[in-house]
Amino acid sequence: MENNQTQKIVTRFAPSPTGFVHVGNLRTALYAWAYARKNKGTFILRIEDTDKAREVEGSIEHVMESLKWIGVNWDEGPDIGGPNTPYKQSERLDSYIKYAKILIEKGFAYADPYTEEEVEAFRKKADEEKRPFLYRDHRPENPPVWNGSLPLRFKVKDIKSYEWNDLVRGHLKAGAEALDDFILIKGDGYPTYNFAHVIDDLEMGVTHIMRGDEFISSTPKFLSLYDALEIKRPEFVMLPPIMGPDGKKKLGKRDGAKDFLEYKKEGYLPSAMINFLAFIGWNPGTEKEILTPEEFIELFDLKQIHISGGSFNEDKLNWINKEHIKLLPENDLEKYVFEWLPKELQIKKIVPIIAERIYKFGEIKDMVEKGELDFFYKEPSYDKEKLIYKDTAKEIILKNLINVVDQFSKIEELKFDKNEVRTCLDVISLETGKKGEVLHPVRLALSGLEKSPDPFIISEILGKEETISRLNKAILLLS
RNA sequence: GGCCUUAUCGUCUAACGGUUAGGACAUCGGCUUUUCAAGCCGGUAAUCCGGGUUCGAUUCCCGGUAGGGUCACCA
Repeated sequence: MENNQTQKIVTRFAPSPTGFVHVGNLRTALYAWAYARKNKGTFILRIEDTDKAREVEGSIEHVMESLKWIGVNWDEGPDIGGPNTPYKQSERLDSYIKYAKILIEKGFAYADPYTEEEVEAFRKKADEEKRPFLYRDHRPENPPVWNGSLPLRFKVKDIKSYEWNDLVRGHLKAGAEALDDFILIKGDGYPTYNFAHVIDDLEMGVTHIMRGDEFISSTPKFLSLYDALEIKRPEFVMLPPIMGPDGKKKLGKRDGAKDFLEYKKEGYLPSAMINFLAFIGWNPGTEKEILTPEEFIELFDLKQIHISGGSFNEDKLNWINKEHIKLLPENDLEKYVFEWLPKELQIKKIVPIIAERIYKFGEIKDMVEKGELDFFYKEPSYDKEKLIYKDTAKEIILKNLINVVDQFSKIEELKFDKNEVRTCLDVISLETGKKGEVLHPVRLALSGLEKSPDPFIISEILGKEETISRLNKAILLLS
């Protein structure tokens, strides 16, 4: 388990193209990537497309787009090649056949003569008897010579309990029940995951295998295969599961796990997604919760990976995203916000106002649709009763508004900013002694909304002329 | 059912065997304030149960309970 200082770290992310990737897949990719980056190693993207029936068109592009979105870049992969090309399992069949032949020669593999229905019957019987299904209980006595059209099975010669070390969980073991004559090559000529990934990892020089803990129980199968081929075991890094929001079930596509790119569509930041994903199953052991991707790589350490599952908490994601929005340089923030705004609302000065009120950029869409921002570019319409602050007499409100217009008129056009406006309104408030009676009607006259940003900044954004014009409209309404 | 694995506030988590069990999100309250948002301050809230080992267990061991995984010609 000790890291050999001279050995270059090689990790990989190996999705199967069966549709979109979700946060669980991405977290695995993220850790493998971060570990490689931190150790100046190599991160490989490999496509495990050996199940032709489940393959979904466009998946590979979708996976790559998901990774690219959050900046998880690979050093070798199907699109860019590398020293161990090809990076799609469907194009590596020769390798699997080569090793299959070695196994046959060594007596570690044999053809499976049963039909799928027959095997299914064995399984059903075992299930009814509440026994684990083991093919080796039905191992044929004189299997036919393998000709490529029958499934090829691994032959477990030494049925024993296996033990191994895991960099996260430490010492692990499994009973002999976990060992079976699993299929190496299917009837259709494609290898199974169990076989293919072992060969690929060997040929690609993968040093650390990171994957979800659902693979713990099949690890003895891999181990027996390593032994048969006399391959040195790679390091195992079992990642804890990500549970759904209820904290009970493992998060999976069937339980509503979202397409990872949905988060992009909803307006989350890549850096926030990395931060959030990183913290499901790992933390730096300090009280720091907001990390940039660079900080994450720097701090990432296998020793701090958790062993128990964590649940996906959207509230926390939202909070993290908000914190990352705060970290955004002005220009980037503006770019993001403008993406969600119609032309007429692409006003520089409203960017911070909006940013302060959202967790994710998608919320801007709602604000726009509800017309909550319209007053920034067009005169609001509102019920005149709303101008009245609490039970203040109409005459007082009117008098104050007239006073405000009077004072605003005296401010130089170029000096008409939020500070000047605030000072001016403060003076008037001080004279009347009732702040609300002055500020509320002004704010309402400008925004037309019960809830809005303060009147100072609105005045600045609207400018002197428009501000006074709106205040005059309000005066007219009340008269 | 077999095998494997996990267990600290509602959630994510911290705590060389010795802490008033810490932090964050959420929630509640207060301050600030014309409203909203933000900000600041504070509150509620946890070691699954039972045995051991120990002067002393959240921590180590055993058992129970509860959760998760796995038992494919899927990965």
